[in-house]
Amino acid sequence: MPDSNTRRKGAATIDLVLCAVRRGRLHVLVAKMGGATALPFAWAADGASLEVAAQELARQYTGHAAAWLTAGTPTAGKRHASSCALSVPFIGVTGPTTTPRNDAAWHPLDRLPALAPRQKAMAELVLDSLRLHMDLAPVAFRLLSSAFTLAELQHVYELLLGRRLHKASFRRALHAAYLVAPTDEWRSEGRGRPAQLFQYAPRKRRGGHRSVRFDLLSG
Amino acid sequence: MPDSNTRRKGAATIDLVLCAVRRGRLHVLVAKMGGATALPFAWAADGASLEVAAQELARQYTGHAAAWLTAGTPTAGKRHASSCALSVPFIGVTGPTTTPRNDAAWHPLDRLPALAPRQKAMAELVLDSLRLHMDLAPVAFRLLSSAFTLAELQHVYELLLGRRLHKASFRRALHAAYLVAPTDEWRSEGRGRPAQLFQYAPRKRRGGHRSVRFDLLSG
DNA sequence: TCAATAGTGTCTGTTAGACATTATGGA
DNA sequence: TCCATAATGTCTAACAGACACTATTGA
Repeated sequence: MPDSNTRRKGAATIDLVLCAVRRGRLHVLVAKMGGATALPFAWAADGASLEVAAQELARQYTGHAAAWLTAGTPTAGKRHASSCALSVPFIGVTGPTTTPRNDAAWHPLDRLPALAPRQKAMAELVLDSLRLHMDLAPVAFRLLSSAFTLAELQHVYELLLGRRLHKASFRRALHAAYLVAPTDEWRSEGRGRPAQLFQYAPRKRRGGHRSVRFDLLSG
Repeated sequence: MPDSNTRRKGAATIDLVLCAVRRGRLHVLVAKMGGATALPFAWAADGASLEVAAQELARQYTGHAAAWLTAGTPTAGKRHASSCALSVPFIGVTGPTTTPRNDAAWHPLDRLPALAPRQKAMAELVLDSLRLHMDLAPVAFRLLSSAFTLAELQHVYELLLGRRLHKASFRRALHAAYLVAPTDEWRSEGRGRPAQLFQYAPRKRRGGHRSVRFDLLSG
């Protein structure tokens, strides 16, 4: 992990907003730096791809690469007052089983520990960006196993979007987007009717692909 | 302008996609570098804001700062094969009267000269990003004088979005978004009924601001 | 049987897009 | 007058959201 002893490898830093669904809530990985808390970050190595570096950062903290990861727009200003570096935010998602190393922990998104104002703003910005592009990126599917119920999928969407969705409308939108395909398997989860399992199977559609619209409200 | 003789000021470059409306078409400023053509770029000075640097770049090329400008998401990889730099794309708009210096020229968006593949991809990406966020950023108004007709506004929207909009729907969306206010002036443009002049006057609205939706089609 | 969850059918208010109509200038 | 453009009203198909209903399991 980069600290004050680490040799400066480049002039840009990577800040990582790594998310995971744990116990039905969206969590963000936060590192403990001495007494303070901060988002995981790293100096970008000269010549290396930023995304590769961000994945390496995720691997250092959780032992696994992120299941999905993308860069955001660099915010104005530098990460630390002492540095002259440009900071590129990355947002990623990872499975709930990834246990972070000692100096980091998962925190519920709505109860994040104190972060530097710039980091907090950056995290919110990159999360908003994710939510705006959820209809284009298959993020939710990376947080589920290859076969999942539609209720599970909707739950992940709700956590990532930060709001409730409407069941019938969600399924209609899914159908219209040709994103999932039913399998012939069913899963019984305690009481209630068993749920059919689906797979992520985006199909190209004549006349242009149709993105999932989520103007949907509380259901 | 940065060239091989310029002292390296930082480890990041800025690439500028500067747009202007000229003769009813969207143009992009392209620089001539020796025999080749390329997007204007600059090394980011250590410690300086990227946006300030991008505006300085626009001023160097056109004599004026961009009327609107924002950063995009850095693409993977470097700008030049020989450099190890990270490249941050900027997209901006400027007025049609800005004449570029000798080693640069406006080119219609649909007839851009040959660019390096990475630059071409970056330009398309940042333009797509602009189009996705047009409903949030008041870009179009920066390309018009303070008083404008709704036909002019619609035309700018169409050029920036790259598609035709529907007149009645456009005006309905504008009204719903509370973005413009009518003045008591009218402009007669040759033949036909004079058009009322409007001003950009975004009003906060109880219950959350409503963004302009443009699912509108050919009109 | 009841409870709980999955899945689906139907209705309605909203609205994007199309179309028609009126208004108002210049030629 | 005719034509061109501005501005507005109306209609319709599509659809988001709401609601209700059926289906299928376990307790």
